[in-house]
Amino acid sequence: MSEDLKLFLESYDPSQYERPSVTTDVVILTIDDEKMLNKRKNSEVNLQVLLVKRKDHPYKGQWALPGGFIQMDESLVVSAKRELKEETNVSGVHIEQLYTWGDEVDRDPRTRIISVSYLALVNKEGHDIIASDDAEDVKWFNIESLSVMNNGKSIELSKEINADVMVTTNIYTLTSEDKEVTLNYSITNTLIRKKATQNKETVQVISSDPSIAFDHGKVIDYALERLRNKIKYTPIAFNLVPDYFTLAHLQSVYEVILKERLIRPNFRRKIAPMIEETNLYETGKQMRPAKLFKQAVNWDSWE
Amino acid sequence: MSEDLKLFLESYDPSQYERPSVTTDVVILTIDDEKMLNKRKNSEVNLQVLLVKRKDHPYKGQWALPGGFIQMDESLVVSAKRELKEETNVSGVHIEQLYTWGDEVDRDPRTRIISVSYLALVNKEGHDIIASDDAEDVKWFNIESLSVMNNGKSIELSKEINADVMVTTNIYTLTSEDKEVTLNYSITNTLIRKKATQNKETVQVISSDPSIAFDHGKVIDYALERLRNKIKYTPIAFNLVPDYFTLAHLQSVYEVILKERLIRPNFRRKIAPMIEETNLYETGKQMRPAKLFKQAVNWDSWE
DNA sequence: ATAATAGTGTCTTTCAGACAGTATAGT
DNA sequence: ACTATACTGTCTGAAAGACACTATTAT
Repeated sequence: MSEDLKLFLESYDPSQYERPSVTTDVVILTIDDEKMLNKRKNSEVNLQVLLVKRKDHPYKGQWALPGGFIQMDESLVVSAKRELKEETNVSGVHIEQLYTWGDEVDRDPRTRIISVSYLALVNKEGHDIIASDDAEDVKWFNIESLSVMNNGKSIELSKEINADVMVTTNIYTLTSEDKEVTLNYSITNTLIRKKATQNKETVQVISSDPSIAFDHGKVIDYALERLRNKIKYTPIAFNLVPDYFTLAHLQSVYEVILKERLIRPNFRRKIAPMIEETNLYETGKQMRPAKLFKQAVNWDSWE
Repeated sequence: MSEDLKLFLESYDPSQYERPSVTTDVVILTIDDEKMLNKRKNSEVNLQVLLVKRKDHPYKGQWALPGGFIQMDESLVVSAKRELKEETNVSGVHIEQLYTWGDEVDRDPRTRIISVSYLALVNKEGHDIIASDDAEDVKWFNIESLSVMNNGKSIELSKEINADVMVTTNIYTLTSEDKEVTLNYSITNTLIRKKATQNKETVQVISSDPSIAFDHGKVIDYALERLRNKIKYTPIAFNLVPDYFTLAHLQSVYEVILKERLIRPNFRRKIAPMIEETNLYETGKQMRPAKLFKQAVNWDSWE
């Protein structure tokens, strides 16, 4: 290191500049397999998100994503994992960076806060959730959503300058497993395309009390969008099921995420290169027993 | 607002916590149409990135992406645009968030810095680059890269626990337009897949002097990867060409980004829904004149 | 036998890849 | 006429969509 640089570093004082705070927030999703007592029917599955009830201001008493301020000596992803573990007791899960929220300067009433969001996926079995001392409660919420689209209007801003506008409103109802809490909100995404440039504006409207804290409705909306995209061309969904699973179960996971029914033979054909047969079978149902599969270890059909 | 909350906000002092600094960095790419004097051949195109030569520590004299510290009252994307304008004089371009770098705590020698990176695409004509007072110089660099892959090895970590490992090394040579500066470095991406979880580790190795500052080689590598993906299913490439363009030119843009030759009839078929015919023609070449096209204004074939 | 779901075979349609052909400027 | 590129038509084969059929369990 040169003398010059050494001198510079010694005289560098970061506290002379005003800095924003940085948090990590985790959208942690799972699939709930409604334990059906009925032996004559397969169980239905629900997509769920884990929220914590805030004990302190701001948004005291509201439900929020697990997350918090990063520490100076920890990496971003470690911070996300730590907050998740501290606030909900969940650890050892798939986690990936989603998006960094910082275009609204006043998204937090305390100070300027930039939030790096993460997507985590877990197999619900084997993860007991426990609220930390900081939180009043922690619950899994069933995600129900309805999309209303106003498809691709082309509007003329002026002569020779046109814009395409696509407005999508996603209406969410999050209901806690025990049915005690219901959160309602809607997210309106406005996509504006002028020539090749696309801009997106997202608005969150809260419509129940208690509801979702901060702009976390937006973050969940974004996470679901990402999951819907990635599930189509990566084996990410295997994080949501046990090590051994039936194809019917895996298919229902795809269906609840994609919000559409799939045709079985086609699904099996598409998923085939990602899975491996075992010689185990599901039992206890009054129907033909389903073979159990596991994820294949190979790179075929990966991105 | 409740009295309670008001009290909380009044007593909240952000300076009691130590905070990292936040910067925005912009990978700005363009296509250079080598002005060929030859009337009997079409010109070749190059993919270029804009770098600034640092006047100050750290990495003084090295080449870096335009970027800098965000201000407390400006949004992230506005910060990225401001830095781009200030340091290079480029403005009014397509810009989108890429990734937030903060897993290495010591990626900047001054203090803990988290960097939100953006991808910008411009049509080179109509953007004159000017170095700011803060920078010693600013130049467009031709991007040449070579990929070496070590394909999908499966390794056994222990009984019943396997991992797939895929190592890709991208060797970069960035040469300034005037051929005066050459930067060499390589980026090694190691993808590790255990069950459904994929982790990525990226290592940057510098191999020339001067070379690229900070971890900006990684950021450029990531940006090119993103561009290669997005160009396949969005009209993002239209940001790189003039309003009116020939299909041969557009095809060569795709080819230089994807690093492969495309078969013309197939390219035209795929691009057809995104473009609109005009009744203009290219002139001055000793060959059949090419029709000029423009981007279509509709949402077909968009994501 | 019946109910319910597991699993397979195959026809059709759509789309991507490859190549061969025709068209047209300037010299 | 020649060169270089623009543009079009069409064959082929792979992949996606749709549906009909057979298989297997507990009661």
